[in-house]
Amino acid sequence: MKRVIIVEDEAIIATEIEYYCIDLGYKVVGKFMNGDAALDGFATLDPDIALLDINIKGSKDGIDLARVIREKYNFPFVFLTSYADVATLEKVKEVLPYGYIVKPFTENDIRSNIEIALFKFGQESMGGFPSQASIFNKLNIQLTDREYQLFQGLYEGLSNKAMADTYFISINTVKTYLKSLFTKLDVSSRGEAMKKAIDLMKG
Amino acid sequence: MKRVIIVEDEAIIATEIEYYCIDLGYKVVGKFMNGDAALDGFATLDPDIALLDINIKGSKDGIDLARVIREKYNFPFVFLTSYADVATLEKVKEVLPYGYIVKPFTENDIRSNIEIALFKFGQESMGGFPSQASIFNKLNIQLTDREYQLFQGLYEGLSNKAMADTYFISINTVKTYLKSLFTKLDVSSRGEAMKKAIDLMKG
DNA sequence: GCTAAATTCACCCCTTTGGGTGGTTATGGG
DNA sequence: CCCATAACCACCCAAAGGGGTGAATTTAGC
Repeated sequence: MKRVIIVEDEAIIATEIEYYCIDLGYKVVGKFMNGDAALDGFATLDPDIALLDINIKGSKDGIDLARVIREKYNFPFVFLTSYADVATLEKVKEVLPYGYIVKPFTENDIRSNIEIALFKFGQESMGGFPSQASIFNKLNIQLTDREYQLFQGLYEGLSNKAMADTYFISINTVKTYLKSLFTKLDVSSRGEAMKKAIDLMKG
Repeated sequence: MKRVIIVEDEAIIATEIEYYCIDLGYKVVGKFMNGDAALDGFATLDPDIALLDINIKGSKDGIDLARVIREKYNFPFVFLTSYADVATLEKVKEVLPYGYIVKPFTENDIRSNIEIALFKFGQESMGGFPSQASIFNKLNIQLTDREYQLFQGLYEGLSNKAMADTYFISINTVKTYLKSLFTKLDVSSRGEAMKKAIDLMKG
């Protein structure tokens, strides 16, 4: 079941969207009325998609949120919009949204926009390495930053020596943290660890 | 660019579908008017999706083709149908198609059915190991049966010893064919080979 | 200040992997 | 029959990997 976050400051609209999402079989894991709270939600709730009101209240608007999503997270976003001036539209295009839902909307608008966004995102980013939060949510495993970094390097097919050179650390540090990573993942070879990452990406 | 195979015995309709597919940005790699020829096409043309007329001429109808696709290949199919009696509809449901295009159809019908089918298939089968034909088409590399089998085992995270035990061969045979596989893939570790498989699956 | 966790790194030892060399047998096509 | 290809297997040796032990330093929370 895909997890949806809704960022919309008009309570009636947010509730309507939530109602449609649930009716369509999605799981609404968070509803936020301002951008700062939404950012915390992105970090902790591991959504599969976010629906963002462009003109959201708070120090961060929908476009700011979209930028953060693109930099730090691995899920698509769709904008909710009722109107937009030319300058805003230009900014909107810069962050490359996966769709727009124009208010007032129907349930079918929600459905098709979410489906298409997930599809486009799937096409574009199949192979996106799971985030630390995602690994925690799916496996209940908390990786340290270094463990996570080496997990990524390993997934890229890098040898221990290549990782040491790439991250400017000793090969002994690489071995140390691969050891702890393997223990956490309950595997005993890099092949098994890579497979674990692949399986995580299947959902 | 996604590769489409059309299996339809009414020439005018087949040509119309081909026209729409090309207009929508897909590549039509094969058009077949009977089921036996279509089977050959599936084996050699590496399609991303097949559009199957239910009542196709030949010893194999659309439903038979769908069964073979499900058993032997790794791509979705959408049925083309103008009418269907209850018995046929039951059989159709058994093979779990990814959509239906009802005649007469519009270009939008073609577009949305192909998009949704590819999306559903991507969701369902992300992680499907590429076929030998697919590897040949994408990398121009012809793997022998044994090389391919070991590539799959490696992708599952198996050690050389585990592969030897699983396939009832000597570990020396495993090493021999991993060596030739690595040469063909131009990699020098199992990690790199696994990554190559992952990248192949991204398309 | 103390403690726990994270990070950094070393070293030991054994196993596994991968590049190389070589040989035999079976099969299919010309 | 001949040749090319595929499959089967062995052995050598060096490099890489992985499980273990240990120590020092840094950071954050109590």
